[in-house]
Amino acid sequence: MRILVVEDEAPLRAQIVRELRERGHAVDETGEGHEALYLGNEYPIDVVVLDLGLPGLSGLEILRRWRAAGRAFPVLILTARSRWQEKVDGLEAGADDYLVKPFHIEEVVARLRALVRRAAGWSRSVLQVGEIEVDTGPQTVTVAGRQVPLTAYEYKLLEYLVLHAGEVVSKTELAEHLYEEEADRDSNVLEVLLTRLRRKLDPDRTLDPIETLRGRGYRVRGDRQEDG
Amino acid sequence: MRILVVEDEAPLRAQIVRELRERGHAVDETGEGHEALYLGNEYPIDVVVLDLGLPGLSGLEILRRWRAAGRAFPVLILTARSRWQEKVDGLEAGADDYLVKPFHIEEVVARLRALVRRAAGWSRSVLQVGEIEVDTGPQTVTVAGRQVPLTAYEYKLLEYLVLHAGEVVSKTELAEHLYEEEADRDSNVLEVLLTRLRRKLDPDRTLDPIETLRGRGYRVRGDRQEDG
DNA sequence: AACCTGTCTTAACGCAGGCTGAACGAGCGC
DNA sequence: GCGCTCGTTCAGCCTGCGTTAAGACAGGTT
Repeated sequence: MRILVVEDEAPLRAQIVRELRERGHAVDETGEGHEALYLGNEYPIDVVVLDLGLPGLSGLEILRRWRAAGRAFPVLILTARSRWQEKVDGLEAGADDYLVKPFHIEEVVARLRALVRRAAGWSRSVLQVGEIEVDTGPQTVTVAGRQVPLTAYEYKLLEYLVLHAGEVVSKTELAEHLYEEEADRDSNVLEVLLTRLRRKLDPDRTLDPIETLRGRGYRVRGDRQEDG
Repeated sequence: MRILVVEDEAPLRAQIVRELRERGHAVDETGEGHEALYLGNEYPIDVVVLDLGLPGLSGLEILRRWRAAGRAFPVLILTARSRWQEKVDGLEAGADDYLVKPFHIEEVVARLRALVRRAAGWSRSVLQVGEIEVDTGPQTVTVAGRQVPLTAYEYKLLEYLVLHAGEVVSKTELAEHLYEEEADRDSNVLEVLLTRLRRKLDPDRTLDPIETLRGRGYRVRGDRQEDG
């Protein structure tokens, strides 16, 4: 996930960036308005953290110009408590969520996660497809009501697949999102993990929830269920 | 879809080519200017990825010569962030889109798809002709609402035909766009694939959506439907 | 009709890609 | 140190699918 952090207070920005990197995200950062505008326009950003109190080009103006240029990534606005009126203007200008300073870093991370999830088409934090239910908070999985204990990697794999339910997910795409480094080409780790995952999800192997598209990748069958 | 990748940095080129092949495209590649010029002039290319920072013949010069020679395929320009002024020159020289390094591979793939689609006269990413609906994103096909699972080559074949709906597509044209190597004259692969495709699209074989024009090629009947 | 040529169809083949059981080994708690 | 868990590797089997091959069929020409 590629995140753009726009915040002029250097220490705060550094802290946010550090936390996000620690959680394995790719981060672009700037404290200057025009550069922010440029980065948001030209880079494949997934989500933005935007402080409104910027020198030079204001945060609101940047946001408006992004939206005018058709950039649709979700934006999380940061604003000082004393100027909370700004948040209203922000939402009107096309922001998706806001946070009032001071805040806990965890809060930023959680909101960003929710924003990206919503942008991917999910509204709740519980991903549900067919009989499978993935709760992204406590990272638990149930199938037809029955809790299924998964290992760390099995969970990561399933979460990614379910998040992109209905789409074809290639093996390299999976590898790139599960592992930081360059994917090892001649390894069948994913296949092994997948076999174990499939077995745990559906021990009888009657109806395989994860279908294989030979040469192209995998796809979880069934439509997303948003209400529950 | 046959794609020409012109990029002198070997690792980057290899990565792009690998990703494109994985998604089922036929790819020609080179890191040298004159060879690029030749390939673009002589091969049935659908779309080009062109890095401007080439040694020898510059990317801009290649592009100008292609356009001067009447080659109309869409071109996606790659340029370093520090030299973004180039992109303007590129667009003036006849490029159709540009991407600033660094970028996500997914971004390249998405832009190429959009370029080819637009060049063929489609505005939406869902190609619809009669009862057939081809979704170029997830690469799924539905006929009269019913999902039809296709193999990789069956899909490629159908996508190309539907992309050029209403036009006559010759057998050699098909072969050249689906396969990288020289088309094997005495082989009936296409015919076999076509038979299987026709059966899957219309099991009863009542009204054949793909008509045969003896000695000239094939044509999917029915008008394009642009609105959903 | 007879013939030719281009297309369709069915059956079979071979192999790369995917699946899986078993074993290995690093990391961690006890 | 010992045992347990879990991620990874290895080897072998299986299968889907692209391809080949061969014969049937259809249009066009004489």
